[in-house]
Amino acid sequence: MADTEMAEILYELEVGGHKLTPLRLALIEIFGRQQRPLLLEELGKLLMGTLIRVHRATLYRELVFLESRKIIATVSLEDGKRRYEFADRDHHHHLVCTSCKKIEDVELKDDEHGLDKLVKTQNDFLITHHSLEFFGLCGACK
Amino acid sequence: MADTEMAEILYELEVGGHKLTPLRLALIEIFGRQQRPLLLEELGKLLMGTLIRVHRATLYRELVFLESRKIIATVSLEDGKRRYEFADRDHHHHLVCTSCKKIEDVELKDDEHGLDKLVKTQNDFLITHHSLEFFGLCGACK
DNA sequence: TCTTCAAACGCGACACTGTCGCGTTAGTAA
DNA sequence: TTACTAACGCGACAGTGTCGCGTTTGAAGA
Ligand SMILES: [Zn+2]
Ligand SMILES: [Zn+2]
Ligand SMILES: [Zn+2]
Ligand SMILES: [Zn+2]
Repeated sequence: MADTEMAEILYELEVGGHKLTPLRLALIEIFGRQQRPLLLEELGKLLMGTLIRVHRATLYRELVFLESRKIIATVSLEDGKRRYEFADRDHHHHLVCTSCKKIEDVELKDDEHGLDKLVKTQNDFLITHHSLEFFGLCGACK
Repeated sequence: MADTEMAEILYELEVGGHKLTPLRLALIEIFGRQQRPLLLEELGKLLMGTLIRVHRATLYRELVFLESRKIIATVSLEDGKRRYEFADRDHHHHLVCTSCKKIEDVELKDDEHGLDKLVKTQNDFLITHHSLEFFGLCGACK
């Protein structure tokens, strides 16, 4: 994450009258560095490295807050477990290895933007966004 | 669901040495009729209409069993709640109304099959399947 | 620096979810 | 009718996510 992005996020938080607490700063830092969806459990471990210890309820509340501010977004994969990732990014999708469970980010070519239109013509439905995840075997597991 | 499909499913179960219990028959019937992903909660309500009452653990075990037999499949949407739908169907996707939460099935044109190939050329990853869900407003909520 | 205020926090309680072991029931075939 | 075992009910359990409430603390102003 570029410093300008970080500064922008912090500025918007201050304008909104929100505090820059250690937990909040650490989470933004973590999400900015880890460019992949993280489980709550993984977040906990990454927080350990920062010496920050928070109650379960506090972490949940912070994630709800960060999502409401569009700083992070939730990702749903096949296992039904909720994951979170940095939202200040280009539109992208995920490759999930069904063997080692590794998750990679992937950006498709411009062709994909035909997706939403492909549906609108068939149904009386106004598409706002979509979720597209690929499953298979990664290079190491293939 | 056509009668031949039902007969086929029941035959394979018998061959596998599995019993045709009231719960099992009712669930197959329900999934065959409701062509959309169902929450566990919704399944419970639909079962009420059949006068069948089962313990929580039994229902979970039956869903695991039906999924292992490829009779049903799980669907992951944005809210992270697990849903189940009939698996003996053509490849399709979903339209989820973010307002009234209604879920419709949708089959895209042949164009979509370029999706998996679009990724394989960029990454050292062998795609086996994908999950594609659209979100927006349905006709009634638009 | 000191005061003030609300955002954020810790804590405990709670309902819900999903799983497991074990003794019992019931579908199926002999 | 008998026998076998898949399926079941039940209770217990750990894990998950939420809530209320009293306390702490970041940030701004005196
Ligand atoms: Zn896309
Ligand atoms: Zn792998
Ligand atoms: Zn598809
Ligand atoms: Zn709607």
